[in-house]
Amino acid sequence: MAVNKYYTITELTREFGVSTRTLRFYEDEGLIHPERRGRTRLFRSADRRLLQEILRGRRIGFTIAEIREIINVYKEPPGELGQLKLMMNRIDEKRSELRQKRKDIEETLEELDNAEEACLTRLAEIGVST
Amino acid sequence: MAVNKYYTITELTREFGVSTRTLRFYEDEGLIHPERRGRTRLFRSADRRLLQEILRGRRIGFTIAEIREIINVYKEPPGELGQLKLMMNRIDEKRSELRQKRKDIEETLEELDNAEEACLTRLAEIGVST
DNA sequence: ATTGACTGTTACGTAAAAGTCAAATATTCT
DNA sequence: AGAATATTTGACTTTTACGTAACAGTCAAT
Repeated sequence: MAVNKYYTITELTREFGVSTRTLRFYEDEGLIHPERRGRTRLFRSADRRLLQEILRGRRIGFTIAEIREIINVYKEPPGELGQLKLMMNRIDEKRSELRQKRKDIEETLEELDNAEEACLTRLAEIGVST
Repeated sequence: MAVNKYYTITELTREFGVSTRTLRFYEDEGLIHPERRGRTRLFRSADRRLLQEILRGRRIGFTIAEIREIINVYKEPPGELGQLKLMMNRIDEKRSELRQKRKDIEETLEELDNAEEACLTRLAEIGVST
């Protein structure tokens, strides 16, 4: 079965457009934990999916620390009540933050539309005189 | 008329929760151009609005260079045809980038919802035994 | 005239997230 | 086995976006 397929580090760097340094850095930071054959890293598809999430967080603009936090949130929620409430608070914070960002993005998209229209108008003006 | 109201630098820092260092830095970087009375900076409401846009760009995760570029796009579109096409291309690029980011955000929001549900479930489990 | 709040400039410092380079191993291909 | 290729670790460097310190000028109020 192809279930046990490994990805080498360079396969992943090529697929996602990141450097090997980046992947090693993420491992140092405790974001990913690829297996080893000797010293060589072997990535499973679970690692691959995790990397996808990390890079999504990166694109959004989260710091490593924030990404780590979100990853932990995905894992099992803690059994202790206080921890659980803390976690739910953090989830709430992240959610507000993301909603604000989404709003910012939508406003900026509108402004880009306006800017494009202005360009088209100007283009028409020039086009006429060409 | 209150039309000519000035904002001092600290008024703006308080309103937007940024430091004076940040505003001076943005001026150094050519993002804003407050007037001067002697050496003292005087901000008009146009500067204030511009600052709002800058901070929105910052929240989205744009670099200073990108923010500067977007600001320039908002200004008058250039008269020269080549420039105009370049600008429209950049607008298109930014738009794709922002749409990707919005998608990333929406996916992450969904995952946060899942994580919260898991927390609630766990909370119920604990609550029962409390 | 002095105090205190605000402002200015200049210059150095810093944290995050990799990039870059070197030297040593490991793996793959023939 | 031996050459060619890929990978690892470690150290040093870079870039961005300010923070921070040091020191001086401005202005209103006491």
